[in-house]
Formats: sequence, structure tokens, C-alpha cells
Amino acid sequence: MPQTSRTNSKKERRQENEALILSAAEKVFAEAGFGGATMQLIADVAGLPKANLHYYFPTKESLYRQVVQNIFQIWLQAADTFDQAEGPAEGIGAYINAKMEISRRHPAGSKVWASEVMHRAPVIQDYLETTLMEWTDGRAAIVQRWIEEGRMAPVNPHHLLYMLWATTQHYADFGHQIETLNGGAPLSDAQWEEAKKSVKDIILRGIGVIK
Amino acid sequence: MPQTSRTNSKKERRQENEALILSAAEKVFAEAGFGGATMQLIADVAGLPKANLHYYFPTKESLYRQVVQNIFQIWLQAADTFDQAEGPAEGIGAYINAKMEISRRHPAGSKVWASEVMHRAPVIQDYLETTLMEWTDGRAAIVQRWIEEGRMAPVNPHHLLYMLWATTQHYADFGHQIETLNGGAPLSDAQWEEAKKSVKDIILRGIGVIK
DNA sequence: ATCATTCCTGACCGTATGGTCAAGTTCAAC
DNA sequence: GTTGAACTTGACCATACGGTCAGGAATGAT
Repeated sequence: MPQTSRTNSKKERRQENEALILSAAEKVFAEAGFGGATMQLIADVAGLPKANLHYYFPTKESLYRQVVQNIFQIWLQAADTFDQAEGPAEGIGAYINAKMEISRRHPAGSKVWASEVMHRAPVIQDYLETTLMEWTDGRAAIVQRWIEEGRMAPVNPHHLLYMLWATTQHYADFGHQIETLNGGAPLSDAQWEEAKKSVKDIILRGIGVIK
Repeated sequence: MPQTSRTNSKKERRQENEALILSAAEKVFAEAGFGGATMQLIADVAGLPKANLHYYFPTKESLYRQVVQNIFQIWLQAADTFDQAEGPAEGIGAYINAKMEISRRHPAGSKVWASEVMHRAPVIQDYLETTLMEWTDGRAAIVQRWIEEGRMAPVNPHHLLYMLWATTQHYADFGHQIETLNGGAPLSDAQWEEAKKSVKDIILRGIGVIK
């Protein structure tokens, strides 16, 4: 009979340890960058011996690659809101909501992504060229259709998308700066709501779908 | 009689070498991050022996500190456009222009700044708390005044400023992603104009000062 | 011409890091 | 209970890195 009690089976153990390591790695990579992160520190954060990390992930780069790929998945899933929308106000508003929520819940992931792109995407360049390009062109086409249907102001769809990414991810990537300017305190629930509302108000009014 | 011919005097030489090193360092720090950058690589890019770098800048951190401080100065100077403006359309429009120009001309500097802030500003935290805070609160007050005078829509001034920073710096920090989505080619002159125009159109319309 | 000061640099050093390994432990299948 | 595979880990290694230094070269003041 397989072990089902408090002590986990080998397969569960493997999944747990991999998740533990990935979570620790995301944190450390976000705080120190790829070059500044050390396997020893990741191991300490994960509470495992360093050699154990190398058992699950043969190299630092393979661990980093997995972290970045996980982030990319979350990134893409936020797009669903876009597709299921009936029109620009609903679609773009929901997309901003979703991306602001990711910035709040996954700030470390966002920073790792930003760092990866800033360093010319050594690990996920192929994803940029394939998956992200298709995603972007697809949503740009949707925006273009909305424009042609007269449902929003005629703006360049690509630059609108860049603007959505920039404004929402800014709250994660530059969270420390925002926190400092907020008197050293993280944004409260109400302040996050205010941020979301501000971004949505300005952009939705800027593309002519409200007021 | 001091040397004034082609061969430079010692003082000129010193300034030239320091500028050369700072320029190389900015590039390397932007591409590799603080932890990933090596003094050897900076020396190679500058075309000087590594030991010479340590003559002008005793440690890697002191060199990095100087790079970040230089960027911060450029950053602040773009603010002049804000003060000299007569109203929101002119002031914010000119500020966007200035910051887009910096993103185009100093992408490496912008990346170093972003990286520094993402890593919780180990080097320039005091600047954030003093100079940047004063700057930000001052501009927020100007925006607030414009709102009270009925010259623009009532938006949260701080979040508007974050939005301006986010959208403009995005073109530097995520320039590689934009370039990839542009088919692998850097934005042309016309495309940069289009970008500037898109950002200005959406934001200025979003705060109710045009159309 | 002399000489102090500044500048330059190849060679070197201690340390920290990514990665390896061999010996041991746990687990599941039979 | 035996066995083989999967897992664990302290000790170890080679390398690369930031930083030092001694000795020499260039410069400029007198």
C-alpha cells in the first residue's frame, strides 16, 4: 500500500521540492538579478542544501529558465480577459484589472521578467518571437476592429498595448519607488483600488470609451 | 608653457578617461546588471587595463554609484519642461516629449536606473527619499492646482506621474521587446514620432485637456 | 636638469561561486 | 526481506572575480 499519511510519497515530495525551489529562486532572482543571485542563497531561502538544488535543476541557468517560463505563462493567462470581452471598455478595463492584480500578487515574477527583457532576453527570446508576437498581433487586430467599428478612438493598437503593459507592470517593477514616495509604506487596499481606478480612468477616457 | 597640442594635459586626460569609463560602465551595467557586470568587461569596452579602472574608481560599487547619480541628474533635468509650462497640455506634453527623447538617447541609463530601483535602490535610496520625493510632491501640487482651476480632469496626481514615468521609460527599458515585436528592427524616426504621438494623445485626452 | 607628483599596468592574491561526487538514506515494488 | 532506483548531502574542486601592489613612465613646476 502506497504511503498516504502525513509523510509524502516520492512523487509528491518531488513536486513540493521543485515548487519550493522555484519560489525561492523567483524571490532571489528578483531581488539580486541573475548575476547577483547565488545558488547558496536560493538554497538558504528554500531551506535545502545547495547540492539538493543541483539534483533537481542541474544548472543555475536551467533553474532561471524555469522561473522565467512560469512567469510567462501567468503573463499570457491574463489575456483571456481580453478575448472574452464584448467591447473595448469591458475588454481593456478587465485586462487592466487582471494585470494590476498580477503586479500586486506576483511582484517578484514581474521583476524577473523585466530583468530578462532588459538584458535582451537571453533565455526567452524565442518565446518573444513566436508566442508573444502572435499574442500581440492578435490583440492588436481586435483593437483595430473596435476602432473600425467606431467603438473607440483611432489609436495605434501596438502603442496602446505597450502602454497597458508599462502602466500596470510599473506598480510591480517600480514598487519600491512607489512605496518610498508613499512615505515608506506599501500601498493599502484602498490605495491599490485608487491606482487601478486612475489607470483605467485615464486610459479608457484616453481611447474615448468613457465619458 | 603647458601642453596644449594634440596630446592632452593631465587634467583633460583625467576627465576624458573618467568619462570613457563611466560610459563603458553604463553600457555594461545596463546589459548585465550590477552582479553580472565585471570590471574586466567594463575595462575591455573602455579599452583600458582593468587596474586603470581601479585607479580612477576604487571599487566596483563606487563606479556604479557614479553611473547611477549621473542618470539621476539627467532624469531630474527633464523636469524643467514641467515648471516652465503655462498649463497642463503644454507642460505634460513637453514632459512626455522630453522623457521619450531620454528613452531614445539614453536607453542604457534608463535600464540602470530601473535595475537599481527594482533591487530596492541599495545605492540611491537617500535620493529617493529626499530629492525625488520633493520633486514629486512639487509636481503633484502643480497638477492639483490645474485640476482645481478646472483646466484638466480630476485625476490622482501621483498616479498620473507614475503613468508618465511608466509609459515613457518603457520604450527604453523594454526596448528589446518592442524591437522584437517590430520584426527585429529598432523603431525608425517615424515610428518614434508615432510612439510619442500615441502616448501624448491617449494621456492628454485621458486627462481631458485635448479633444 | 631635477624632482615630486600623478598616472599607468602586468602580475599577483584571497575569496566566493557554480558545479561535482561519492557515500549514505529512503522508498516502492515484488 | 531483498533489491534497485530515487533521493540527499557534506566535502571538495576549478575558475573567475574584485581588488592590490610594486615598479616604471609621463608630466609639470622650479
